[in-house]
Amino acid sequence: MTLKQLEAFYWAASVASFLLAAERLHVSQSTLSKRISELEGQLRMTLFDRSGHRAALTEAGQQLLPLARRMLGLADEMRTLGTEGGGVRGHCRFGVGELAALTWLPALVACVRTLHPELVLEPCVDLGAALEQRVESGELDFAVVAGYSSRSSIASEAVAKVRFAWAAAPGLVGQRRSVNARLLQETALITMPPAAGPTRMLEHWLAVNNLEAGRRLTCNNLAAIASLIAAGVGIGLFPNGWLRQMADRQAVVELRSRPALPALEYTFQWRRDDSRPLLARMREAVVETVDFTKPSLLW
Amino acid sequence: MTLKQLEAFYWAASVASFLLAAERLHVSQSTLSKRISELEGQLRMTLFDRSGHRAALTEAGQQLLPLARRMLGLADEMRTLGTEGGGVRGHCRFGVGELAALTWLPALVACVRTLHPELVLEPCVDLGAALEQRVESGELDFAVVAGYSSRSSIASEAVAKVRFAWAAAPGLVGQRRSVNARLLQETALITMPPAAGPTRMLEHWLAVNNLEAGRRLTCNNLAAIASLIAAGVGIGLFPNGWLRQMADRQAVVELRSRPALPALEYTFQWRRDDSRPLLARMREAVVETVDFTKPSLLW
DNA sequence: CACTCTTACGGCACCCGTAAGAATC
DNA sequence: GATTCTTACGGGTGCCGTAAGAGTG
Repeated sequence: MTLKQLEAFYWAASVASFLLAAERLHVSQSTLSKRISELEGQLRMTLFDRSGHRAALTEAGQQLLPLARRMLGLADEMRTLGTEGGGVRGHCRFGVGELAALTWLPALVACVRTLHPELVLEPCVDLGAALEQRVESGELDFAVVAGYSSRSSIASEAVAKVRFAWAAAPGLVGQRRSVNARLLQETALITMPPAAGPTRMLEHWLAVNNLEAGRRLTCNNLAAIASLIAAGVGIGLFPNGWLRQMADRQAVVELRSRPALPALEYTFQWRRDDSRPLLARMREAVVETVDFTKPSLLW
Repeated sequence: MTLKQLEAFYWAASVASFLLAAERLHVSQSTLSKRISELEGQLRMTLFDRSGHRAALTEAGQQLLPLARRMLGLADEMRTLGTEGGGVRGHCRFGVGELAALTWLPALVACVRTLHPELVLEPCVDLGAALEQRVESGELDFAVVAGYSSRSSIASEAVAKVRFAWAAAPGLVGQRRSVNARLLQETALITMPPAAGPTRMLEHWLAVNNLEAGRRLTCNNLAAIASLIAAGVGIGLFPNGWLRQMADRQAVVELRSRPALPALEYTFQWRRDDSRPLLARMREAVVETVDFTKPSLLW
């Protein structure tokens, strides 16, 4: 019986897929399969029922699971004994939205590189809904997405509150500086896909205020959206700070709306059953560096 | 980090000797040494201070020790999950006195062989005091010896109470059937070495009753003692039941003494910090089979 | 037919034990 | 010099990943 076998079993059991568990452990799927069958041989128990399409935990497996969890927890405790207050090691896969990717992600990476030099980060940029699902499946260790998760297996903790402002090219709106039903009818509304947090917030705001957009333009790339807005194709949203910087360049002007757009709460989300110290450290780093108001200077 | 490394560390730490730990784990001493230094490399901690003659636990090692203990305990729990109520596996080294070796040891071995077919037993016959020390050092998993241990690291649990009777060859004592000061002076007293439980009990009885033995004859082999007594060389002690069987053959007669010899309590002794299920199973088996009254028919 | 897990197999790494070395008492 | 631990080294086992196979829905 080895720790590797137990790790394989634990993740296979809690992710309910050998393939995903293998990816999370950075081993081939065949290796994971073998580790589990060897564990079964050692313990003389059948841990998974392979009769169906997917492997399902047997009763013996369910008994073993909490023991394996405690065991891996102890192993983590041991590993952190030496690096008391210091850096964690290993890999960390996490997800952020594009908004975060274009603002504080570089700062986060820089912060982690100094605090935990031996931690390999694998950021994944995707829409909030997709990230949440990948956290639940175990593909990602955590994600920072808009809103609290509705899934019971996922824990959420607020890390930032973001306010948005309307933006448009000066040529498109002339002297007008407010968003109303007429403007929404006249111009296109440029947004990220519906699964993105800001888009969901906006849709909700429109519905609550009985407003309807005329033409809609959805784009999955935030840089592209910014270009479209600057080019006068339509109006859209940006986090508050961005507009000041862009307005300085006279590319876009800020519009107001009544009522104002609500603030959007971003949360750090992770699997409730994943209590590795890694997550606490990463949460600290995120809290330290999160800042949606300053766009990265790269674009 | 592997379970083998932690096992090596745990036993090296609690036995305070790499060599003894290696023997207990059935590996070479070099292997054990390497496992520990690899663990130190993994955890980036120095667990043992090798500057002195013997390796001594560092502070970091002392922090790790309880974690390792819990870890190995969990591993044992897992192993027993499958064999619920059934047999344990592995090796078991234990010690018994010669009295036990010549009475119930075969029954114990037979009992364990049916209850736990995959357990390899390694009995060790020696004097009580020596056995106790080897239990403390970790060489033995447990021992059944006379009296309760005075060592704080050893737990004792009573498993049998043995009464002894005086024995002598008919030719030596004539019609006399009681032991008194005069008989003790006239004949030799044949005993096991002073470290043996029955001898300690006898010495205590002599002192309390202000008696003194004339000639003394100490022999470390119980079969030899029996032969000597039967040959009329002197008087000695046997557990109660033995005399009936030997008297039947008219080899020896039973003598009485006033006050009677006290009963000798035999205990199952094991390291207090060793909580493996193996020990509970073995204790059950010992309680099941312990019987000092019927000598094995082999001699 | 897409998907998931198992099996076969070649290669490489790791781990073990023997034996010799270093250091302490 | 005896004891205790470390280091060097050869040999074998075991583990990994690739790729093909079996079974399910």
